[in-house]
Amino acid sequence: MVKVRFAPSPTGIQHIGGIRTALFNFLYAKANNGVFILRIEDTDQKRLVEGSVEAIIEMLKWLEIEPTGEIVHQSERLDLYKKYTKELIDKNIAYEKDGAVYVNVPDEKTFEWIDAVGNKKISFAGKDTEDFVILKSDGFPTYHLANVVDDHLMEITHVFRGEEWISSTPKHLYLYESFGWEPPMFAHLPVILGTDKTKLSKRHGAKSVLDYRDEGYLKETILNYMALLGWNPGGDREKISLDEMVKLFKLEDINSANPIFDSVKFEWLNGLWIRSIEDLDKRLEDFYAKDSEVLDVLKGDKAREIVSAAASRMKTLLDFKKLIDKKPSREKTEDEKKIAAKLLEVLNEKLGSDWSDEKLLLTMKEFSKENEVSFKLIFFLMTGKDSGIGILELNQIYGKEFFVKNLQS
RNA sequence: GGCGCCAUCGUCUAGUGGCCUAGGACACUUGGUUUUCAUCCAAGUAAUCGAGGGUUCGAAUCCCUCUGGCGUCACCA
Repeated sequence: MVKVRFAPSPTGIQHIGGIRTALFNFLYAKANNGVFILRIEDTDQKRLVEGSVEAIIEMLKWLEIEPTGEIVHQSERLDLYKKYTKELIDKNIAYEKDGAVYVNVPDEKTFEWIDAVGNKKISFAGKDTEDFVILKSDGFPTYHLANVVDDHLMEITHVFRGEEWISSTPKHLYLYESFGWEPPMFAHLPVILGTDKTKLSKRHGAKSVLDYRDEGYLKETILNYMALLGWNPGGDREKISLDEMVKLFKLEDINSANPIFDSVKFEWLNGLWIRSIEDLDKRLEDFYAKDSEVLDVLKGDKAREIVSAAASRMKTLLDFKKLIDKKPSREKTEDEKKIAAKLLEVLNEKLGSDWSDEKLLLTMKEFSKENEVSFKLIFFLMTGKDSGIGILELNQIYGKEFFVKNLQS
């Protein structure tokens, strides 16, 4: 049975690239009726950052790629690592020095494995792998030991991790061999690069999943974009749901080149999802849960009309607030004020109390033609904005009063 | 620098020896729909497939060399 694990270290907030590893683990597990486990690699006491475990769990929960079973904390398994360290010392594979325990890798050995990404053989000579620490002087294991011991004990079948681990895989292979254990299948995922082609980091403005969520990105967008960055389900599709990913996910379709994160396409994709999800109103309510001003609008009797008028104009949920803002974006010039007054006069004269869409549109068109005033200007005079929700839509939502107020101000 | 991985439009990618005078998407440009903006629709610009050698009747696809990019060389993961 397939059993995989996502094994982050709680040393701060992970940026969006980190979560891709979790996604691929999840996809592979689900696609193969397997199990997906979360293991916290908290073996570096100095670098622990409070709250990062909670943040990881919250991210996975929000994205709906949740692990099953108990969460394993390596810091609670110290006895285990000590026991296996002793075993290696007894076998003369490990030795103590300066209070730490090292493993010596024989020069004559060769380590090779078939990596699932690219289905290629990777091999390293033993002489290129230095002696390495497995147990630190503070009694905590290093990644190398803890990782191998836990993966074996937890019966992990496939290890999905970042490509930066390739060069330490020989160490892990040697550990498996020394213990007499069968190594799992390795799948080293290409690292995501920033626009300057170096490993994506905060320096590039790469944010955490939670940051993107707070900026109005949908979980569908994040999952969709991260999955397609380096994986291709076949065909020309750009939009794919988590369920479909699970159905189509195949190891051999993962690319081995390093992709660059393109925030412009990412934003486009978010707009695409916003336009197509069924429960946009619900998403907005959740997103603006603490913003009573926006919430009032969303609970109002015109909510449906507003949301549907705003949908095609949003790239992020944050844009919604701007779209429904009634305040003019700038002052009118004196000339504009004159035209506004005239327009209001004409509207009152022609429409009276009947501001139906048809009559309003017809009158605006006539006014535009007769006075050589562009619709762009008319839109500004009537709404106070240079762009935004259409006049006829606003007529349905706010009605006459809104326009009159703008024309008079 | 040693070791390893990678290499198709600016970016994400399709492509596994002939269907490729290289397809799709984002971005960009132009036109259409339209009450502004956006959406939507149509068209266009953009890769001599990193370079050079092979193999083959035929190569983006296979092999070699080079170049470039990235990763890694911690009592961090």
